[in-house]
Amino acid sequence: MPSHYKGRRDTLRALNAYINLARASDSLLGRMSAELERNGLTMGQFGVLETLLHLGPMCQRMLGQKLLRSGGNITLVVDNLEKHGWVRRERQRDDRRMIVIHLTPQGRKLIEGVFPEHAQAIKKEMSVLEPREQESLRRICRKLGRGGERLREQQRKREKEHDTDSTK
Amino acid sequence: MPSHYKGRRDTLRALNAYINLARASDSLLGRMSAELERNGLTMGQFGVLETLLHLGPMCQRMLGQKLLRSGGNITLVVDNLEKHGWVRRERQRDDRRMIVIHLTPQGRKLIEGVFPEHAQAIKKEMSVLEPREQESLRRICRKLGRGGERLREQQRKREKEHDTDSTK
DNA sequence: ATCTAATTGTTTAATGTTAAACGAATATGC
DNA sequence: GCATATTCGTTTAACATTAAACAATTAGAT
Repeated sequence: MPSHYKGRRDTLRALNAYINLARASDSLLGRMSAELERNGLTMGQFGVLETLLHLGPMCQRMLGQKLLRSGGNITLVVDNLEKHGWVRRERQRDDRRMIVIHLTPQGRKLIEGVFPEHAQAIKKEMSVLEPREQESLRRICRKLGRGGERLREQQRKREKEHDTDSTK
Repeated sequence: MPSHYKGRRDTLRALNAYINLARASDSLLGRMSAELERNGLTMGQFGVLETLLHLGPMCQRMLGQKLLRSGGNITLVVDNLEKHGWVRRERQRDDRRMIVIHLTPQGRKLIEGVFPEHAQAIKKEMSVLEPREQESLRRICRKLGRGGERLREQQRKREKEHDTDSTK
């Protein structure tokens, strides 16, 4: 069946790319997570602290969007960071729904110390790849992520249209 | 400081590759997970069923190695699959420590139906990449994964040596 | 043979994650 | 202005995942 052949070839290529992507990121993130926990930080906590350090104070909603995490998750992570005294919540005056999260001096000191170590660990892991391969990986993954967003937006649009249709 | 410059450049390249890899796989796996749940399967359950389908009956230990999951996790996933009647446990006669997991006819039927759908969903996600890019992604991720295994083995060796030293 | 190691699977406690339901605050339509 | 809808953060219930402690079984050393 030569007509099935190309489809099968395409599917196999996609499957192989997918499975290797999934396994590589799974094992890599696992190791990076263990590295951070040696410094007393979870992956989620590190993500929030690093975002606040590099992008400045920010409300929880925005943190969730940046980190691709749910609102409930951000609430919990910020709770734990607050317990450690690494961040503080500050309600906004003009829109009291929003809470802006700020790094405390201790939090800033912590993340400023941990981030370079973490970056070096990542550099070491990536050193099995040639510079050119690292750049390819970045470009391809960026494209793949954007592709997903595009698909998601289309889906949202479809859902909204569907909603409108069904409610009229 | 020209002596710092190259190191910084290397670090930035590694960091960019890492962050894009992490985000791409995070969002991609999230969407694939949602797709499977529409068929009543979790990612872990799908992984076990798919492995059994393509590699045949297998003990739990081996499943954990193939899927990069802990023993406790495999126990739970197999429990749930067993409750649904999709797999059965069979104790081995010659070595009663091992339990071989078999697909039941219903389980086989299920995974034989779900797998092609899932493969098509993956193909669609990957279609934002050119065939050549998919092959690059596969090759680079494979290399990155192997690199991790190599690092891990070295670490294990170091730990064993350390153990020997500390116990003598 | 017997004592010790290692291996396999299970259980438990802790944590991270999400979706859904909810209250509070704000924006919008009329 | 008032009613309704939307947005933001929180809480809750459910589940996945892991590490660590454990029991059962087998392998190895002597």
